[in-house]
Amino acid sequence: MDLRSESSCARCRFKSKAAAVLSEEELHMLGKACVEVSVNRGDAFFRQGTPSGHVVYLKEGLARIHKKGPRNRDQILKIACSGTYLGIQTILGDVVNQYSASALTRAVACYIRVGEFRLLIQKNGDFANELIDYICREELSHFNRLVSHWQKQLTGRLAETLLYFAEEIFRAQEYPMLLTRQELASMVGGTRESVSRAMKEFVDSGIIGMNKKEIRILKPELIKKLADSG
DNA sequence: GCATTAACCACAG
DNA sequence: CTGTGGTTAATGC
Repeated sequence: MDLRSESSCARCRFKSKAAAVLSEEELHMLGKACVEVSVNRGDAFFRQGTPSGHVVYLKEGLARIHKKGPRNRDQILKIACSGTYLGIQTILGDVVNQYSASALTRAVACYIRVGEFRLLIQKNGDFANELIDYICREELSHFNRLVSHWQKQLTGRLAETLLYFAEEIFRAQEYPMLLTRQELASMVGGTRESVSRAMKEFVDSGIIGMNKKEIRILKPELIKKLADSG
């Protein structure tokens, strides 16, 4: 992990939607509470079970949010895009991280001390509002994922996940698969073997194209139908 | 019963 | 790390 100079949040090119409503003075305070780091693919931003003292603002890059369950297996809960905060859930009650976050690509992130972050929420209603807005949207999307995980079978869940990457993460019909089969399986809720097989079926039926790690959605209508019907 | 789905296991690139 | 094949258990007509 690479430490960088003290950040100037006022002039940040990647300011979050929430930080955009902060005053000059508040941004200065944010800057004081903030350290910018640059990390490599695979590096952890924070780990489940370790104390949390910061909120992480993901400035550039992608992250995976994952959590170990009772059988000590890691499940990927979601992919976080740049411009979002990681670990806000932990700032109120718990002082121990309930899940892990790690970089899926090279990434730049700002570690913001929890104390100051909370102070900004208390002081600035617009800031708080933006955050709540974000948290609400996230929760709704988690509800959706949870329900589909319960009701769809593997093929549908995989189709949905491939679409999730295309639509939410990359906003493109073609994108690099950054996850290993194992990780993709842990996100879809299946085994590496089942995911491999289902993926092959998608390719064989011409729904997606795959060369190397590149995925291309060839028949959006069909894959949507699969994702919807399960 | 018979078919489908998906996990588990083993083995090979 | 991946893909494949065989086996097995559960679930649904």
